[in-house]
Amino acid sequence: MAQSRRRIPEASVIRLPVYLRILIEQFEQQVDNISSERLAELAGVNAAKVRKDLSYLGSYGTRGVGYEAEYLIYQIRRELGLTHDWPVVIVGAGNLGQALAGYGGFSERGFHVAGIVDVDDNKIGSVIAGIRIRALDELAKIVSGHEVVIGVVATPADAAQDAADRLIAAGITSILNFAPAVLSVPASVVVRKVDLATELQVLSYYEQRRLTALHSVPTGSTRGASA
Amino acid sequence: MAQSRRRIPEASVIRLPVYLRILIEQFEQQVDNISSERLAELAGVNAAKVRKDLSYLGSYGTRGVGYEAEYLIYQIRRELGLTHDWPVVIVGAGNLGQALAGYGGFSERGFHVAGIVDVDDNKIGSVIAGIRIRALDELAKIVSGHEVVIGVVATPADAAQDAADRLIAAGITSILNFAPAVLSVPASVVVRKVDLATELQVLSYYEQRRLTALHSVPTGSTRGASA
DNA sequence: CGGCGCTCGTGCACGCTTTCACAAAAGCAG
DNA sequence: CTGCTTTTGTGAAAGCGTGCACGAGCGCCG
Repeated sequence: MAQSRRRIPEASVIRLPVYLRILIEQFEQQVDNISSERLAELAGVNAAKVRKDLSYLGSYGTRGVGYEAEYLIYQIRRELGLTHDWPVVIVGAGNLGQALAGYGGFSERGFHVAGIVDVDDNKIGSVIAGIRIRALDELAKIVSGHEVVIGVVATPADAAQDAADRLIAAGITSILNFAPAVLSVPASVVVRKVDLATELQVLSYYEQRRLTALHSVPTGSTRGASA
Repeated sequence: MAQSRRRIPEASVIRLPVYLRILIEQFEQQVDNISSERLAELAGVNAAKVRKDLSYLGSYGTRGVGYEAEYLIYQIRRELGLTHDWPVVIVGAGNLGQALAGYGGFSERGFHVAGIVDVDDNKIGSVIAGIRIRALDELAKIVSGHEVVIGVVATPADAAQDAADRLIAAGITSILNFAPAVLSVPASVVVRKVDLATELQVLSYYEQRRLTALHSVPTGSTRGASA
């Protein structure tokens, strides 16, 4: 029997949201039961990996049958802490911050924007997707008022560390960083970084390699169909 | 001596842009020479890792001294294929697509938006950050006209596969996918996925764990200062 | 010009991740 | 109830990535 309260390897944690989304989609299409094989196909991964990932949650499949979508959805939600909505606060109401504030994908998947702040007086007061941009000073008030624990840094690189410091001072314990800067934070704070330009630079590397392909590489063995 | 034209492990490729950014920053601050130790500190990683990563490029450091910033910048740029600008085309001019089109970070780091397309007639014709939103049908024209090889999918999930198909049909060989959907593409096409909600869900998992911390975990050994 | 101190480059061991392969279990048919 | 099919759950092996530890090379100082 699998462990039900163990620490799940990070690699698996990252895939759980993918499975979750697929399961929800399938369930909405009246698919009640799904095999690891099928789920793997939809997620673009190996079936054994799916089974191992799911086994960290517990033993929720039925041999010879597969996984009951609805039940599995519940279990993944529970494990990911998605049984309730999480408020998030966004620092930086530039291009990206505003897009994030208005991004429908958040609310659909368990998050809502409790507030967005910026330093720019010209922006403060404007309303984005129904949310008023507030002053940076109001950060602490927003965080404590809504019991926010997740902060999003969407500032330019040179303001990112300051934004992070303020978030942490306000009580935030998880940060999603979109600024192209390495944040230095206490060990108790979890940071995840998303760097848009870095992603393009990685693609650039593979394109570059493709050009310099006077080498071994058969054709495109670099990566297959992917996540 | 290190290999100079080998395949670089993906994990290293992902860190190179980070080093690059830091090196540029340092060089602009008149730092001509930098040790792996210092670079590691700024990048939030282990010094041995930095040296190993850089060794894939070749043997460009000087023992007892460190790395010459300017030269290393050039070498990383060369390896990543950033010696010239790459045009990219964006599919989807919603919230996110528009933010990406206007995002300064791209142009600063070797990319420019050759075009942005959408299906919505109401959006077509509008100008975002100096770029006119064009019809989806014009995709092929944009791609061939500017010799674009990198495409960005910024559509809703249900339109993502179609967007990818069209990009590939137009000749795109690398895709950056922001839609919460798994794209199925030929093996020769490289896809990278950025899923904003997934990132938050991962943070949610660690927050959830924190609450359920009646367990082993001392305090916050989950992750230290991070990327 | 020899010795010393510093930092790179990398072999090696360890730990995490992926994948394979198969026994165990469930359903179904007769 | 027995045997057959299907699919899970998981040991074990293989593959990667990380970090330590140290030899090798470089510069500097006397």
